[in-house]
Amino acid sequence: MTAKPDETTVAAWIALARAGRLTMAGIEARLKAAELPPLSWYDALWELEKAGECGLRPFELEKALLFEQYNLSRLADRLVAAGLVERGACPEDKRGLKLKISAEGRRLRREMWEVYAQAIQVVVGERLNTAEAETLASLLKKLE
Amino acid sequence: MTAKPDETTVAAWIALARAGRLTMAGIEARLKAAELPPLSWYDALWELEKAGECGLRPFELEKALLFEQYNLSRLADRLVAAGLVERGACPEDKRGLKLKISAEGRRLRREMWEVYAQAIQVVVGERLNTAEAETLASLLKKLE
DNA sequence: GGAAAGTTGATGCAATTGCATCTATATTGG
DNA sequence: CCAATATAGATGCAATTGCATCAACTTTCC
Repeated sequence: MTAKPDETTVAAWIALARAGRLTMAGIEARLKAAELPPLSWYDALWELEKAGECGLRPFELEKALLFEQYNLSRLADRLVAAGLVERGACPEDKRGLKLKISAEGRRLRREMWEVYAQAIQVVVGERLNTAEAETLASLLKKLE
Repeated sequence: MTAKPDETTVAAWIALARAGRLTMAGIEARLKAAELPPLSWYDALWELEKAGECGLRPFELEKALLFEQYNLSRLADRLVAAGLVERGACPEDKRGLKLKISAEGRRLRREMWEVYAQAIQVVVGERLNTAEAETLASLLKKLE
């Protein structure tokens, strides 16, 4: 039987939930203010750009982004409709397909990074020094 | 002009986004598995329970929960429809109203806490010791 | 006092997300 | 090989969220 959490654990959870929402909202708001698409588009484009020439299978992107299958399928719809990604056939598995970033997708990803990077700096960089950021990252990794 | 974030800052942000989503998903999944409503219901009920007899104005709850105004208005609709909360008139401002938790609301909040507390223990408590949880909380508070 | 501006909360409509299920293909076990 | 089972991805429908705007007050400032 799992025990109840102590005060400190609860406080850490509450702080995580609040900080997560606030920082996320701050970053999304900056992207929107710059008339750019949401962060999920950036994440998908970046994964696909890193994946290079042969692209990624939807289920791989799904894992990378922690998306539900149906949500990824629809995110892909939108990215394809916007001309940022192409759905190609998958030779090794006829059930599947390959998602590949387009040149326009790469361009938009770079444009989004300009705003996104500054947003990260404002919501995180300006509030934590290097040692703090390192400590935070290593503690958060224990939660994954 | 805001500078670009360094590697460490970006890593902290990525870790925060991932850990936030994973822990949240874990907790929501446990509530759902127990056939309980989502966390936002708990948060609202808990704030209203703490507020006591005279309840809270919607805009106060909005601030406490970091909700958008229209989302809070609709969350209140659902809570009222479920018999967990009552919308009462607000004497000191005729535009406004008072949200008050019902007995059934208190009962459900307590029931949810049983599951929620264990979920916090599993996703946070079992992964961080007390010192780590304290450090994490204090770093996250700097981001608010 | 009274007009202008601000605040509080609701709501119509569009976009997104969640859920259940479906089709197509792959894999596994006999 | 073939039936049973599992996996990949899409989709209809319901619930939720986001956006814009509204109506009903309150506050402010002349």
